[in-house]
Amino acid sequence: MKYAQLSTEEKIKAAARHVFLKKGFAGTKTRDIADEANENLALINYYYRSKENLFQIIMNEILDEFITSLVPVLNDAQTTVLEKIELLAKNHIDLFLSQPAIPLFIMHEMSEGRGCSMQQDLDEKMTILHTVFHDQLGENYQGLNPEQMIMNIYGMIIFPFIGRVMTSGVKGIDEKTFALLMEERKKMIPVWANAILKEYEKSPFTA
Amino acid sequence: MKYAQLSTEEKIKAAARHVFLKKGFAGTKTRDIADEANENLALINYYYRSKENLFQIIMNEILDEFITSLVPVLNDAQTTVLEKIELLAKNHIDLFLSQPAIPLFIMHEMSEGRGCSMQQDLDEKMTILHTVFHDQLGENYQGLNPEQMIMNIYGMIIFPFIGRVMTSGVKGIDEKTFALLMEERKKMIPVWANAILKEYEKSPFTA
DNA sequence: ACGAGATTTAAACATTTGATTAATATTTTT
DNA sequence: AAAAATATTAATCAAATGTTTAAATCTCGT
Repeated sequence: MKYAQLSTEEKIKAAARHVFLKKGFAGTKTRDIADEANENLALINYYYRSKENLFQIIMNEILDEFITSLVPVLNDAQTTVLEKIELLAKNHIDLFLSQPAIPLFIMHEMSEGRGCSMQQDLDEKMTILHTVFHDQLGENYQGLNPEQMIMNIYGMIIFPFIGRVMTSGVKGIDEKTFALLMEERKKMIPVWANAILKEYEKSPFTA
Repeated sequence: MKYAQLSTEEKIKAAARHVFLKKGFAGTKTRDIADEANENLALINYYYRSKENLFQIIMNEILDEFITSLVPVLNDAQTTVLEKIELLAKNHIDLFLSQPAIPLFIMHEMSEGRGCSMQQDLDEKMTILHTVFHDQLGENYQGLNPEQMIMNIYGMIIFPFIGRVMTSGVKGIDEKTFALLMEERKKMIPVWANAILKEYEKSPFTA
């Protein structure tokens, strides 16, 4: 029995999270959720009022998990750029290894205008343009556009999970192999990022 | 009048492409398409039999545009690794600048099991594991896992378009600024990729 | 101008889908 | 144990949605 030892209310939320992550809001039918939870259809509305409301609850939880693994790292004044990159790679890859559908889910739903809470959350908590990380990049690496470097790092971290569909068909990259690749990436992304950053290090010869 | 000088049949396909790219298959209603095309609802079925069929036609076109900007570059035995990276960055960024929704659309629909034709197309045409590009990476850079490097490059190219939703809210990165950033990326991605690759160059001191 | 074929339209149809209801069962409180 | 509150169920509703129909309109060769 799936979702054993959970209350009906929790079971429905867990099932909804599973289906929403897999099919997105528009692709999810309330009956899919009821089936996945193995509970009566009406209980969804009984406990959560509406599909929309249930979705928002789950979306907020997922966004919170994501932001939690992000904002504290980016705004820590005590760590170096390299240490931040190490933490970002570790936090995110661990999160996405346990729930690989998260990145694509967030991007798709946000592009659809859902999950609008994040727009506010992010705006308040970081604004991307005003993190310690952003400032450190701008100060320490001459000629490097911080936005570009942030995109590079996030591209390296997130893309494998977004593009999983393309590699999953390919034989040779099964789930086990993929997990190993991601473990290697946790170690290597800081190295690769550092290789890029070295190009911008203030050289004594340039002065 | 949108889609002027197009035949009704073409107008419907263009409108459908627009709506599908924006909302995905599940989020798109046939009435949305009819409204966007400013044509009668029944004409969709008259010209294209079904929503599903119309979607497949558009999906195949989009996948074809994508694969065309990809496979010939990866399998050209006459170009170097660096030249390939330059071409990939240029081809893809140009394509995505003109149609920014493509990457997220492809990834989302493929993860949903739609666009299955690509699985075959890709398997036949490259398999990712058997491109000239892949082999060149493996041969010329000791200790570098080609899959990792391919993910790095595609992450750097595609992520900005996938993550556009997160930067679009942020003031300071409007459409104009974003386009300029992407133009800079076309030039810089080969430089950054090269910085990474240099770490793996067979050094005369290592022997 | 006529008529055959192609196109377009408004209306309707059959399902799907999110939500509600009213009755029944279970748990908790007194 | 009786009563009250809570939980669950099957049936149903109304709106949304993909598709079809049958009539109306247009196009074009003769």
